[in-house]
Amino acid sequence: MKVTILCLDLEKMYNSGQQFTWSRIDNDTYSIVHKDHYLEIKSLNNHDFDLSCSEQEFKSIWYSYFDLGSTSKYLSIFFNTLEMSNCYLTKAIHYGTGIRILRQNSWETLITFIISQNNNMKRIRKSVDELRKYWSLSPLIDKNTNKKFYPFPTLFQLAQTPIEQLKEFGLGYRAEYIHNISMNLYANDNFDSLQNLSYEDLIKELKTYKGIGDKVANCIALYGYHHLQAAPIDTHMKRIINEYFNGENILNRPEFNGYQGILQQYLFDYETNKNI
DNA sequence: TGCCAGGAAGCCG
DNA sequence: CGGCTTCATGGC
Repeated sequence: MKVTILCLDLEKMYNSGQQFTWSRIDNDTYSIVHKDHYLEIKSLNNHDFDLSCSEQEFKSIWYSYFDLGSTSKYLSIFFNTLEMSNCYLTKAIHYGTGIRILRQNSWETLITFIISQNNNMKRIRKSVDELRKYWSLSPLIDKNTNKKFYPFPTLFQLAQTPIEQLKEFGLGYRAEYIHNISMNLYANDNFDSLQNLSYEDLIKELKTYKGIGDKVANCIALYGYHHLQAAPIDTHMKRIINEYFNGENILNRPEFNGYQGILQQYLFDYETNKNI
């Protein structure tokens, strides 16, 4: 089906570092696995897209996944910067418009961002891909495209994956973190309760687990639970803060209150891609 | 080859 | 608290 969407740039989304599960089919087309759904989405021009799903599946699954109900929010951030004087920030927002904060599966987000620590995008994708395939001996078949795809392993499945097995996916020392967190969440049956926590309580709770620090906790809060006030500070953001804002974390300014995570995403994208 | 990658834990002062 | 070291591993 064809659909018109404002503020959605697939290539930027692919490189945004908020997900490690999209695959590039060609320059304009990407495949996405979300829960037990598969989608191929092609960019036709600036705001028209061709999706492999039915209209009903678009409305029930993908509309929410791409955060399409928040288009006015992304537009208002763009227009509000027209009067801003900070050159670097203005450029970053104009450059980054087209990136949205996906509403991803929170369990998958939790695990993939533990994997992401002190790691690079290419290797993260590879590890996550191998993890998916290990637990999908019989992959699902998408009825629209006939393509095979591999859903992310469940909490139950990861809780019974030995550390030595996890290490074969290139997880290194992170294997122990993932094993212990999965076992703990499964044994205590307290994963589902995380979605009811406030942003502050969620960060506090996540950081009680060995292997989740402040940065990863904020990534999970932002990408897995859509707390838009979460603003992960990674190595790139530290460099931005030091080089362009004299050490001030500009996201803490009151005028950005409530959507620091979106700005952080724009800044990350601008800093890591502006020279390409 | 040494350094970096969307960091975090452990230790030390 | 603030700074330093170690932790696997692949890409460049």
